[in-house]
Amino acid sequence: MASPGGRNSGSDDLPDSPTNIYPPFSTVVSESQSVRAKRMQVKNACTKCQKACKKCDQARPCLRCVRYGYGVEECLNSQRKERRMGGKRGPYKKRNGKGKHIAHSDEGEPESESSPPPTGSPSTDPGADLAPVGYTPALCAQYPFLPSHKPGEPAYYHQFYLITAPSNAGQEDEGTTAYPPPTQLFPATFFPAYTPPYPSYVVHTGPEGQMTYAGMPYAGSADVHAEPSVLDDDGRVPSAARKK
DNA sequence: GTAGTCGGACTGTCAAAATA
DNA sequence: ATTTTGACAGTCCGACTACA
Repeated sequence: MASPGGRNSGSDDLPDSPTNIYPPFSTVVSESQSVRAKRMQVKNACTKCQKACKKCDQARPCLRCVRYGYGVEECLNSQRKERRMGGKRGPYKKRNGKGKHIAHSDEGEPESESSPPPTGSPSTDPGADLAPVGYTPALCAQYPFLPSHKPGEPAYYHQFYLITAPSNAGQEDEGTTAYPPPTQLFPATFFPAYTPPYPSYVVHTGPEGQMTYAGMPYAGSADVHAEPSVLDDDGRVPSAARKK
């Protein structure tokens, strides 16, 4: 069955490919377990992604827009409606007698599980298998400096992580499932909670001197750090660095 | 092979309701 | 005052179609 939140189905957005840096995070975390990871959503998708009902990200231009060659001026935040107020809601379910509310019917999760979301603990983190690799200038602009950042020094981010697939990766899971290649790059936006504990890394140009972003070569600096020479006034990637 | 469309499952937000 | 609930607004998965 097509498990919701499962892997990309090819044709559309950022499909499986050697350059796919946008795989469903849930695939990695959950398919080996039988618990599906929660889907992460951006607060505000850009108008393009919203219209296409496709995954967006915080960056402007977002990954998808970058891929399609849209600029900052086209990758705009969508307008959010004002929430209705004052509506009556009817009586709520009573709690079970004592002060404690009825446990969230979440498959009888142990209580210790109740604080995983933000600021995750390194013990269960996917980051155990992660080696920070680098980031792309397009995305770094949205992140604040790391706490350890000192003024005057270049700011290093780790926007992408090298992740090792589970040991059964590459093998079939039920006969038809082909796992992604054993090693993939994951945008750090998938692991916001795990950013702090890890050291900042910077990726240098490879032998080819080329770094790719969303399947496209990045014309910016491959020695990625937040320097004005890489980003424009708005902290964005200069249009010259973007593919047209 | 790539891009566009779309139904609907899923998620995050937050005010009303309930409780301490 | 604080906590909990649940409706709402929104995102985006996954299937499909169209086109080059």
